[in-house]
Parts: sequence; C-alpha cells; structure tokens
Amino acid sequence: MNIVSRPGRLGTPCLACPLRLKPAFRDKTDDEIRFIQTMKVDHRFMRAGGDIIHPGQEDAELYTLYSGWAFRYKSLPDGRRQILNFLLPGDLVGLQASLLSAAEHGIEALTDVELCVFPRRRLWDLFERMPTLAYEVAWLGSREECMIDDNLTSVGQRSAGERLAALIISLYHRVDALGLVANDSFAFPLSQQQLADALGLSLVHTSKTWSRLRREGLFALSGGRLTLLNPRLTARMAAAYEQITAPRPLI
Amino acid sequence: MNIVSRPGRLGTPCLACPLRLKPAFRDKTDDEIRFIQTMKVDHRFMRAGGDIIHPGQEDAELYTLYSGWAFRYKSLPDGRRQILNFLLPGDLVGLQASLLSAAEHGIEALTDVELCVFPRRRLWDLFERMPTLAYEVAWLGSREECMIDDNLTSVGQRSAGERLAALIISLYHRVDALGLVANDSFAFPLSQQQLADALGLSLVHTSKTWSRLRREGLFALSGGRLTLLNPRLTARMAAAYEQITAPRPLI
DNA sequence: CGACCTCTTGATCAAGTTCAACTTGGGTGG
DNA sequence: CCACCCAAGTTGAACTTGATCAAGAGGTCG
Repeated sequence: MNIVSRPGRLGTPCLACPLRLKPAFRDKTDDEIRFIQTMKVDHRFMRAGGDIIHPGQEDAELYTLYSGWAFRYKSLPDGRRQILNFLLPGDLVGLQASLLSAAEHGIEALTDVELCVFPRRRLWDLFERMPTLAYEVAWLGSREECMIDDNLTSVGQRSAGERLAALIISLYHRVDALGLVANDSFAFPLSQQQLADALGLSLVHTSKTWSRLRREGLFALSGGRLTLLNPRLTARMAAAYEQITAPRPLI
Repeated sequence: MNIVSRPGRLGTPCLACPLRLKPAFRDKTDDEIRFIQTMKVDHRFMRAGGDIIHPGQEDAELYTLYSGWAFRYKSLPDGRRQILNFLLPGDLVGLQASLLSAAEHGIEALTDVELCVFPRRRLWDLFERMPTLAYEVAWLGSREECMIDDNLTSVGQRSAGERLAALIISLYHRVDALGLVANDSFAFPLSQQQLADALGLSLVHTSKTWSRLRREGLFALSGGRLTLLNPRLTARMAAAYEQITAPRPLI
C-alpha cells in the first residue's frame, strides 16, 4: 500500500523513456531531456489504492505517471467524495499541489503505478532555465483544466446515461492517444464505486445505468477490458461533440 | 454589445494600476511591471452580455479583467450550458484559450467590463524573458483549476441548498480579497438563470431554494447587493471547510 | 468454509424537473 | 402620463430521475 522506492536505481533513463515514442508526446531536444534527467530524483512504485498525494499535504512532490492509472479527488468533511479527473501514463501528477502551497485535493493510485519523482522546489529552476519546458508544463496544466471543464459540464448538465457515455468516450480517446487501444478495446480498471464518484451518481444508479447501456449494445466489459461496440452511437449518446485531448504541445 | 476599444489610449499605466493596491496582489518589481506594460496593447470596454471569447475561437487574445465580472461556460450541442467559473477583477481571462490552440469554452461579460489586452503570441516571450511572471501565470492557472475542482465537487456531491451556500461563500471570499466587501455585503450581479447554470440546477428549483435560504436568514439581497446575514451558518450549510482563494502567488 | 468485497436487482422514497400561470418592475412608445 | 411589453422572478402541481434501503449473487482469499 505504500511507496516503494529503490534508491540508486532511477529506472529507465529519460532519453530512452518508452513514453517518448507514443503519439501523444512532443519531440524534445537533447538539452531538454538532459534537464529532465537531472531533475528526476527517484522512480517509485506504488500499489493500487495508495495515496500519491493526500489532501492538505504541503510538501507534495511533482510526479510524472510512468505507468498505471490514478485519479485526483476531493472529499467533503462528511465523507462524500468527488473524483475530479483520471490520470494516465505520461500525465503530470501534482502540478497544482506544487504550485499552490498545499494540495486542495488528494491523488490516489487506481492501479499499481510507477512514478518519476521531481522535487517541487526544482520546478522553479525549470521555469528559469528551460522556458520551453515551462511552457509545456503550463500547457499540460491547461489541458487538465480543460478535461475538468468537461467533467463539470457532464455532471452539471448530462443525464446519468449521457455521463457514462461521455466518460467512456473520453477515456477511450486518451488511451488511444497512448497507442493502447486494440480492436476498439482497452484495459478498464475502474470499479463502479469509482465511476459513481466521478459522475456524481449513487453506486446503485451507476450500476443500473451501466448495465442498461451494455444491454443496449454500446459496449462490453470482460477480463478487465472494455470494448466499444458502437463508438458512433456512444458519442451521440453522450450529447457531446468532441473535446480535445489530442496531442498538441506546441508553442 | 460589442468590444469598444480606444486606439491610442491604453487606460491607466500598469505602474499605477489600482489593482496593485488590493490585498490579493503580489508585489512586482519595476522590471516586471515595465514588461507587462510593453505587452499590453489595448484597453477595451465591453457591455454586459458580450462575448469576450466565443467557443471554438482560435485566435483569442489573453486578457486581464480590469473591472467587472465575467464567466467561463461550456455549451452542449442542444443548448444546455454549464457555467464553469466566475472571473473577478484581476483575474486572467483566456489563458487556457491562449495555450491550447482553440478555446474549448466561451467567456462572457456578466457586467459591463474593462479588459487589458495582451496578444497571445507574446505569452511565449513572457515565458522566455520573465520566468517570475511565467511562474505566476502558471500559478494563476492552477488557482483557477482549484476553483473549478470546487465547483465540480459542489455540483457532483452537494444538495441544491449546499451548492448555493457554497457558491455564495466562495464569491464572498474572493470579493473580500479585493477589498470590495463592506458590512458583509457586496455587489452581486448574477441572475437566477446564471446561478442555475453554474450550479447544474433548473431555474425553478434555483429560485425556490434561493428564497428558502433567504427565509432561513442566511442572506438578503437588495439593490443588487447581497448581504451575508450569517456567514458562519452559511459556511456550515455549505458542508465545506474552506478552500483557498487566498492570495499567495509566491515562488 | 466463512468473511468479505463488488456487483446486481427490486421496492420505496425524495430531490429536483417540467409545465404553467401569475407577479413585479423597468423601459418604450403612443 | 399611461398603456403596454418584456425580462426576471415566484409559486403551485404533476411528474421523473436518481437516491436510499434491502436482500441476494458471485468471486476471491485466507
């Protein structure tokens, strides 16, 4: 359940990071990669369910999600909790917590994850010495905000069925951009409780809606993989005309 | 309804900007202010209801809200619309739209508004030449994301009454940070339709809940000003223990 | 095997939506 | 100055979506 780090071993060197090959990532200069490499102080493993950043934490580091899924969430004092967004490989983890002095949210590992660790204090060095990377960090922050905008619109305006469809479509596109979709199907590790918390629905209602959509032939779930049987219909059902999530880390 | 700009007149020089005196703003060096001044290319006026940025716009500029209120929103194809967050004087307007290539949302003037205009293309100069300001821009972006996190949590988890109370408290704190609260009362320009769109509720239910809270003595509205009669109770009713909005644009 | 966790399904209930009619107040034009 | 109009807000009644309560199925792990 806790962070395991292996001092002395920093995992793959950044130059050879497999994520760089994915369609979603911008080419970087050798200088940039070298700088990233010197910023990276650790490579950690964490089990599903572990706290990457806990709510209120003041010294949270900045991470990059190397593998696995995570989510940001926010809890009310009485225990209700809202999942704000999901984090996939390559996403920046804890930027908000690094910039603001305390984390206003928590971040939890949804599956087993690997994280690259960058000390938050060096974020300032990056702004001072590597403006292209700083710009890209800001870009990633805006992209995350954009996804939250979408979720807020879903939760505020869409019906239960529409919300589910919209979430699935959006995850589908993000996973696809990482090259991890095969035959319209991809690994889908969310429990129904987590779906419910993300969509602002009760567990029971989520379950009923979920099986209704399956019955209607939108998608199927087996062996932890979700298959989109009718992407077109699903998108229409979500009452959404595509948001970005597409790669475009430009200047 | 449209933008009025007065070429040749850039409004107050940045050095003398009244916003700098507000408690919420970080001291800046003369260099920084000079840089901001050279970036500022215009000062515009716009009437309530005008589009500052329309959805999908690809060449949106970056603005600073000099006076008045605005809001960011997102619409679904069938007309439903979600207000994402409100913008108050001093807030950056259109950062997301400047960083990503197209605006995924719209921004509308809620009251008559004055805007300082900065060409989006120069945002990169700022990252290259003024890292402290770039860092502050990123900080402002994170702060905005944090507010949206809150709204999402509200809309996803809180009841109608709680949502209203939470929104009012949060606006109260933000307006207070600008020094614009007097006797627990402040200018409150939102229509009930706008409240409804922000909270993910129907107009009718918003009206009923709103008058219930007034009847219960939480606050009063007269002459376009809202008075918080019982801030303590309102905060408790919101089922929230304070989020940040507090100023702390530090490094 | 039993304890536990996740998911499923039915029954009942309540929060919020929708429809519709009516009030209020400000603004305009005759 | 009054008549009218329109936008914003209010209120009641019927209806629907989604919440809550409850019981049970299936799977996993010690």
